[in-house]
Amino acid sequence: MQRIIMHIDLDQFYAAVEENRKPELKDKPVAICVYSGRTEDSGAISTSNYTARKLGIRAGIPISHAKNLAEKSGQEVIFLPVDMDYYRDISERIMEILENHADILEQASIDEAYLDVTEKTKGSYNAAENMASKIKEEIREKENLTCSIGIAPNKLVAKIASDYNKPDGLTIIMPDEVEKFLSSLPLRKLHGIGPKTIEALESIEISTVAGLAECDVQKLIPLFGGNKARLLVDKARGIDYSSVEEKVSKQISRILTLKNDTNNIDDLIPVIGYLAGELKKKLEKKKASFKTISIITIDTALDMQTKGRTLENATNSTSTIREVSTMLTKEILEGSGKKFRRFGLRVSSLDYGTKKEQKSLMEFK
DNA sequence: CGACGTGTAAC
DNA sequence: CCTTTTACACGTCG
Repeated sequence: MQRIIMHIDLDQFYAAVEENRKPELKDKPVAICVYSGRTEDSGAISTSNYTARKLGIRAGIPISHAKNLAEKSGQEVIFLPVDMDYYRDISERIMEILENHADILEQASIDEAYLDVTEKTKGSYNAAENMASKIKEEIREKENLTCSIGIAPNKLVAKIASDYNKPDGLTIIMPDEVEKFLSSLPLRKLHGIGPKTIEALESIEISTVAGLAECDVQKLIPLFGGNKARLLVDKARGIDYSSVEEKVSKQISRILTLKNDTNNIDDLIPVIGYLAGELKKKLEKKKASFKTISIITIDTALDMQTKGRTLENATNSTSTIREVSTMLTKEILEGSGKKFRRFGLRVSSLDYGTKKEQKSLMEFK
């Protein structure tokens, strides 16, 4: 059965939201920053609007670097701190809109979603196009935001299509157009192919999507292993059988940059206390408990290390998070003695079967 | 196989 | 000199 999949991406989401909140920002370069709090301007740019991108101020670069670029341009650039709670509220309202149009909705991130619309469009690309226009209209009316939409026979191609024309774009790739559409793209545009994979492919003279599509899987197995090798060639051919599914989170983590580098457990105890509280809040919101708890450390050389422990039974107790992570932290400190720059906690092996629900399930039986 | 740690990637 | 959060694949160990 041929599916019709839609991928929707909100345009420069955080920056657009801030422009709505402060209309005087319109037409000015705006950069949304994650300040780490170590020094005045330490941290990175999370999102910027198109005006700022023209100056080279884009996601991922250090805030200090962005300020230099702003200085050089002679323009007034607006730097704002992220306000995740606010963005999340707006995201939730938009996802509700999408939910009403889709057979199945898969939220891929705060500003992205996949919709399986096969049933609602009765398999018609024309109907899907109309639906996309309706969705754009509704998001513009209710939230004053634009989005870019891709429509294609699978998630892989839909995602590339939504990126093809932005902002406020709509790109439809019919099944018989997939091959041609992909062949013109650089490898980097394929979801899941990052710098390391590109480097490995270039080592065997593959540098285009077309080249990868023609490649014999056997040739890739020594580099990537059978599983990933097959996946890579499928990707280049526009083949993707993965289904759109409502995602439930499998882990919850929180990590932060320390005010000062440290290898002293006494400095970390209050940090553990804070992070444990943060995780507890998220667990409550999702009504989940956990069986595994890990600490995540990033040392001064920016090398990451994780260490975890799985409990006998699922729990949601903050004190357990604190106690176990304190033990794990001591263990890592004894092992290396390296100073940490960043520190985080993660809970996984999540269990959504709360006592209440179990009881009602019993009664149902 | 479950548990654990690392690497890669996307946002 | 550099954010945060999540996911998944893979190797390894017992």
